[in-house]
Amino acid sequence: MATLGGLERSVMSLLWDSAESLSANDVRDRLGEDLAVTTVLTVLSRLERKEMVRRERSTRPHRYSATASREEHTVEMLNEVLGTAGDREAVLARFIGTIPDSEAAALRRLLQN
Amino acid sequence: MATLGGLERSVMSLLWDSAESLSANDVRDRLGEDLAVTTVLTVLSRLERKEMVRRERSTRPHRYSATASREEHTVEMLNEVLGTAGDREAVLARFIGTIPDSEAAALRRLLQN
DNA sequence: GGTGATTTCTACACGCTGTAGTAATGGTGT
DNA sequence: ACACCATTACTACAGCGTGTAGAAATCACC
Repeated sequence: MATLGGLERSVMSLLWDSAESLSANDVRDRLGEDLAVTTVLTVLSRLERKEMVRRERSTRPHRYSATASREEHTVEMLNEVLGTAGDREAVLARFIGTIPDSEAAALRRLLQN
Repeated sequence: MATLGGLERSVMSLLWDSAESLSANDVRDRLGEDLAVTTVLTVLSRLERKEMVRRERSTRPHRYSATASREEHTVEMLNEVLGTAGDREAVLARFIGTIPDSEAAALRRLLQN
């Protein structure tokens, strides 16, 4: 469901990498590009609508943070893709053939619960 | 990279499910909706540009087929998502926690090469 | 209560997708 | 060779999502 544009992705990246929540100005400052704050605010609002970002409205300025960690979000995406799969096991079988050995080994360990 | 619209996805689904290649008219007939052939042709051309569809130009009518199976395509998507991941192993670790036991078991078997 | 920072609202361009009409092209029968 | 019909290519446009930002409203503080 959540297909992000380039700027949206950049903003999410910042939020994911930042320990604390950020204000719109923080975000603008950390983006390399030279954007108007209103632009950043628009993007943050859209991300909030997509439920990728949570906003503290009680403070002034508002502070924004990601609703899920980058890893959680990535897993959601993986499951979304798998959901379109048809034969899930066939897909997983092929998939493990495409990942590096080190990761396959890690998976093996993890599944050896 | 390949984000498909609704109609595009429907067409891909047909091509994936069909053993042989299909003409534009075949596709139109198999889609439930009542579309103009030119619409279907436009969509097929766009899918060709996205390299999701191969076209036999030597025959009349042209015949279309998917360049990759649905499973191959799904695996590509999975890898694309994983590519944005940051810590891939962390993602995989979480991921296997989210899939049904039966699939985890299948994975375990597959990794026990 | 005025002022500066912050947020909201409104706007617009651009690219992608769904949709199809019109123009061009190609094979086939006579 | 020509005409006709099926097929394909080209062109068009509306609607939506995204990037971008100005103008208007709001808020906190002196």
